[in-house]
Amino acid sequence: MAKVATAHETRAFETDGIPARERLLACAASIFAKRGYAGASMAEIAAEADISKSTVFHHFGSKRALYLAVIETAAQDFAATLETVLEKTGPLDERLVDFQCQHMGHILSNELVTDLVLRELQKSQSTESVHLVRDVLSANFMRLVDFISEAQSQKLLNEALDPSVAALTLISANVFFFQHRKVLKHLPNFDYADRPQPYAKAVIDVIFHGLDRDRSE
Amino acid sequence: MAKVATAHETRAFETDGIPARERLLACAASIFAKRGYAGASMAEIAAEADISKSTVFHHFGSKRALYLAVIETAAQDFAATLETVLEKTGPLDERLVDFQCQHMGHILSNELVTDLVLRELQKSQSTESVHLVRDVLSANFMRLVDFISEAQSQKLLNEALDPSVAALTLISANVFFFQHRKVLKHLPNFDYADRPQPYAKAVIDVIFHGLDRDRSE
DNA sequence: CTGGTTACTGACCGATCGGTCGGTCAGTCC
DNA sequence: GGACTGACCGACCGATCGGTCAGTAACCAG
Repeated sequence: MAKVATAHETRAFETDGIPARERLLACAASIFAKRGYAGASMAEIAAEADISKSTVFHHFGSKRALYLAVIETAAQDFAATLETVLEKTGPLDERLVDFQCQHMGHILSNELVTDLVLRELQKSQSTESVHLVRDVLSANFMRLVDFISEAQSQKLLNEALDPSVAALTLISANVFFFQHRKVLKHLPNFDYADRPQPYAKAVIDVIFHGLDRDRSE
Repeated sequence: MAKVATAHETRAFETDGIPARERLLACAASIFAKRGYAGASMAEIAAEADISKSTVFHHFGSKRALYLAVIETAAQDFAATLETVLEKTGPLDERLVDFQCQHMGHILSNELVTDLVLRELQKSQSTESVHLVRDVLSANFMRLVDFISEAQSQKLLNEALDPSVAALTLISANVFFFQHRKVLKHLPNFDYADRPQPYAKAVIDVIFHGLDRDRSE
């Protein structure tokens, strides 16, 4: 039905106003995120983008190349969305809550990209694509560590604790919640499955105040 | 070279003394864990188990059935290895450290099984295989929550904090370390990439004592 | 008008996929 | 010995995989 006389007429429509190449990248990202690299087929990606399989190979020479392009833009998106998270002022505990909540919000509102990035990070082999993602991640990680250790040297945070461990613990909590959010809904005694922001705040409560009984205020 | 005259002679050897079906399950688990469901091929699994592809289909009717069998045994193994982690006595902070270190130890010494279980949990669709794994997980999760909230009611832990959030934060830290242990090695300023047990202990330091400055003892 | 470039296509390729089939061989029970 | 069973195999199947290629329609430069 959308099929028109000539090839170019179809493109003239620029389905949904989006040029084919962009549409292709977006569809590929979605399908790679859903099915993984091996599970995604070029035919399905082409169909989703309403484009012929040959055209996919015209724009990106191979499946691998398409995947790399997808990962690259995903890593950039991921970096961009996280860019703003740490740029805040205010009381320290509020800033920690802010960071955790915003971080949670960002990965949730970019779940496709986050899925791709995490999937890539979990690979054991050190391929080109892993390097792309790793650099983005380590940059963001270092900024969080810097933030914490600076707060420590200003005597605002417990100096006895390793800042990198604290940073990783914060990130772990959010990432774990994100990765298993579907399963968490079926956990008994867990009230936060549908409330990511309160969960992020509760995590800060735990990590900031500590489990030790003396801190119950 | 291991090829012998008749089919049965080959089996009489029971390569490495392990019956074919078990060997098959083990090889399938390894390959599914490495390559994912779509990425694993029946031919490769058969070759790894030193068995013909037809024989794989003789024992398990389909790729999906083989995968389900693998997931089922993996979930059982996972449950079994975690069974002992919480059965300890002693001072509370020691028990927390104990739990975290043993939990870390168990997932690391069963990385194949853990990879499989985590991979399965991350799927968004709720398939039969997800249910298998989910039940195991929620049982173990509930026991950790019970432990924490019991300690709280005995005034041994900060009662103001949600026990399920605390439990998830502990688990998240270990799982995240496990999933990204390869990448963590390349993080600057992170000394724990090759030292999982000290990391687990450091996480307890953070979560037990809290980031708040007043707790620096 | 012409020649080159770019976007795009359907027809096609060899390889590999999951899965089937017919049959061999050894052990078991009667 | 004969009927039956279950483990096992090679050969083969249709479908799908990633990828190629010749060609066409539109655009732009001269």
